[in-house]
Amino acid sequence: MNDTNAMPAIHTVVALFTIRERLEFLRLDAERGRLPVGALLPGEGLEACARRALWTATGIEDVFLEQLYTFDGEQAGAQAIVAYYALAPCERLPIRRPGVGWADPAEVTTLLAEEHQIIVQRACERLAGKLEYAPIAYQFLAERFTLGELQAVYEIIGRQALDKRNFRRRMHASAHLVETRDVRRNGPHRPARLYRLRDTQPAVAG
Amino acid sequence: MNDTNAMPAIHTVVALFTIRERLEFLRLDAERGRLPVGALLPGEGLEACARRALWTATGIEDVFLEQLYTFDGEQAGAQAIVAYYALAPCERLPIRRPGVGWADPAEVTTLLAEEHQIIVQRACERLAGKLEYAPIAYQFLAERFTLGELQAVYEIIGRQALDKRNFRRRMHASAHLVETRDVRRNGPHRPARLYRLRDTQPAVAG
DNA sequence: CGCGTTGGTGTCATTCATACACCAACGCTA
DNA sequence: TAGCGTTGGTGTATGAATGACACCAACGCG
Repeated sequence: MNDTNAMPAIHTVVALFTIRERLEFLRLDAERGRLPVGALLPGEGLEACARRALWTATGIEDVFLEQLYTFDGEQAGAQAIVAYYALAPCERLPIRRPGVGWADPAEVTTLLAEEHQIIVQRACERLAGKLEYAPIAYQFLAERFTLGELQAVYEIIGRQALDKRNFRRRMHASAHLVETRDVRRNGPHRPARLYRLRDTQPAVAG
Repeated sequence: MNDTNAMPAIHTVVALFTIRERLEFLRLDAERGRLPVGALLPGEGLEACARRALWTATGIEDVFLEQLYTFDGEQAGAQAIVAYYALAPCERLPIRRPGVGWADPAEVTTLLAEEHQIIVQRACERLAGKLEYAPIAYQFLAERFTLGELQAVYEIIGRQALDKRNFRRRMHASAHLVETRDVRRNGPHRPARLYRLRDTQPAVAG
């Protein structure tokens, strides 16, 4: 089992997050519950491997993907495990495969194999931290979105309610937003103005 | 050359920084200039490998070490390269080996092999960013230090002069500092009070 | 047409960040 | 031994950012 020659050298793991009412992560039901894992192929890039792992397990592609941390791989039968987290709006996640579903990060200890728990936990921390200074919240939204939707993302990831007026002031000051001319009629209430993310690439993603 | 069996699967690279007047990183002179690199041994942990790489090249041990990023390894003849950055006060760095020296991060493009440049650059960015919210500045200082020394670290890493009084207010408010009863007489001027870092482990280092 | 629901707006108080100048304690040297 | 040069150490006043807070608008539905 620990034969060094037969051991695939490097694995990638992907924790995919989305927001549907609450923050959820993608989980493979097999056995105890696992995240999508891929073994690095010769000549393959690490990020490509992670995307392939996600695609193979779920059919999902073209998500926001960022490296999280690289772990020792001993107990997983690899030499190293490069963990990624991925973000996507739930509309773009057409999961129609058996054994693939969503789970609550708060219940990670009961729903996930032990080696993968730390990945989801650290990803949540990173998410909450990065929310303040990087435009990651938009990754959970469609191309055009309302300020109400955006605020919901902030509240869910940051785990606290926010004041509506202060939030809007912050967002308008942040210069990431572009107001469109359209509104969305959603329910039995006043239509909401639609915004989109300013397309300038926001610095580095490392 | 790209024989998959003979290729060491994983390398670690370490960018060691210290402050002597200016911020400097440790560089091996061989060829174009390189950072210390190690090949992961079977059963060895990643961080252990990085420490071993640093020790082998320089004889330095027991430094602050933190993972930076994991790169594709193709062009370096590996499958992946796990980069670390290390911090230490210069007094603890007894380098007495040929071909090991210090260099200015600003001149990285002329002093370092191309694949390693990005590591030093990203480490500098991370350092400057983390300075604000994590107690990393202390890693450049001895166990006991003066506020003048601490401010110098902040100014060098943050690349801007700071107001003395505002800085001291910030530091005292940060609750990382413990005032000792001792002072240090250094030059032809008033002795400086010595401080040390409060020993509570400050959250996670990921 | 009235109700329920979400969208949208401004002000005031507090906190935080910034700018700024002087005396203290020592070593050195004349 | 007196003066100078050097770094250590302290408080205040002003502007900026943040946090708390309440009401009307526009729509769908019954």
